[in-house]
Amino acid sequence: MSTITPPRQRLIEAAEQQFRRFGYRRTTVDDVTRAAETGKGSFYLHFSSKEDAYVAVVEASLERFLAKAEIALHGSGTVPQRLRTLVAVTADHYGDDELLRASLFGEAALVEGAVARRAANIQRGRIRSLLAEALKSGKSEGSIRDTVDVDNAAAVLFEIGWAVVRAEFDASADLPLDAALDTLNDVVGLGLIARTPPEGP
Amino acid sequence: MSTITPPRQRLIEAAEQQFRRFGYRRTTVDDVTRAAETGKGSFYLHFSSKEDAYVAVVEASLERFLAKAEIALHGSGTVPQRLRTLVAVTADHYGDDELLRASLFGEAALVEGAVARRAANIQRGRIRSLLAEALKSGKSEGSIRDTVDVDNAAAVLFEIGWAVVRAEFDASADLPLDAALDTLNDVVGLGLIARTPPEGP
DNA sequence: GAAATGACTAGATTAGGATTCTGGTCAATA
DNA sequence: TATTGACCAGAATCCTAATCTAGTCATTTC
Repeated sequence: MSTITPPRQRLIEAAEQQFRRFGYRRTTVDDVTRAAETGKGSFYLHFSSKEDAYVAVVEASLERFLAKAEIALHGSGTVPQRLRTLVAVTADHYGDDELLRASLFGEAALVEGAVARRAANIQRGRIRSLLAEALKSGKSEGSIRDTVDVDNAAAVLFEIGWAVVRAEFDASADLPLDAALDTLNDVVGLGLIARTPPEGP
Repeated sequence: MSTITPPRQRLIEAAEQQFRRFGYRRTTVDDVTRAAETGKGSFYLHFSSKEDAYVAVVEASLERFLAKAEIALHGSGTVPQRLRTLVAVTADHYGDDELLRASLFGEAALVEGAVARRAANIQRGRIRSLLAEALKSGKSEGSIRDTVDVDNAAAVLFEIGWAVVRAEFDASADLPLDAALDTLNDVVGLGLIARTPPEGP
């Protein structure tokens, strides 16, 4: 760890490295400061607590996912196709990002209790906002039915996506992601779209 | 506990009473046999193990729920309305039945580990079968689209319903059941139904 | 002879006390 | 003024003796 890098940056990088490797409880503040080559007191110049440091790492990690999710939601294709892509991107990203997955899907070995709930709430809130924005755009464009309540639909879509991705991670659910996405695309996508009068016979 | 009742019945009733009160781990076989006014060895004449006794109680409890679920699925109204009623009945019943809820929604204080997973698998399997039957009937009647894959749709509908009910039990999800049901009805229900040619202009 | 019983035991779990650890603080140092 | 690391209250862990419990089966009862 180069000490040319500013202390705060070093601490954030060290914190991410340690939390990803060992999880929240097993990582000590001394671990982080040692890895950052700084004193323990300096940690508290940048973070109010160990928990706040963890949340900062979650938020930085979440931005990486959200960048991909934005691309999925603004890509080409119909709304159902884009939602389907979003779920696939989510499953893919969370399959790889153990730190995010642990809090959102309850992997207690890495994080549990109040800090896990706080991290999950942050993720849920941001993903729901993203979905709500996409639904609003869809309504403005006329590709989503006017009667759809944006906030409720965003919340429900979040729960649906969450469940499908969780089922992918849970072998006993016996629901392969591809099959789930096909059915979801079929059922939920169709339920969302606006009905335009047919153009042909 | 009347000893006119046959021992097996007494054991089942006592097992249910004890497991509901104390959960799986805290209930001992001695607790059950004492409440049933029978000897410990008699327990093993009727159940192969403590876990099998628990599963017998889960199965009996599940039948009570499934009876209600059948009524919901065979009631009046459109398919979306009936699915909506099913989710509401589920939330209601599981809200009251702590024993079933503990295994299906992960309340570790009452049951956890292999026995909890076994109980959850039984519930998932039975509910999915019920949904698949309903979807098959719907396809035969022409009220569900022919293109819907029954088993996948049943699995996805289970996951969706499970997520919505879980969100009802989890305050931090911030998704009231009524709002979720409205949106679900709107989105999923519409996605399922068969498109009949309009009869009017 | 069949059914019921409860004493027994191997392994699991718990309780309690000693020891160690750790998040956060702040006096000392650079 | 910024940084450091010793300090400490409370939390967590470890160890070991004691207790508990699921399952068995020899004995008793009907």
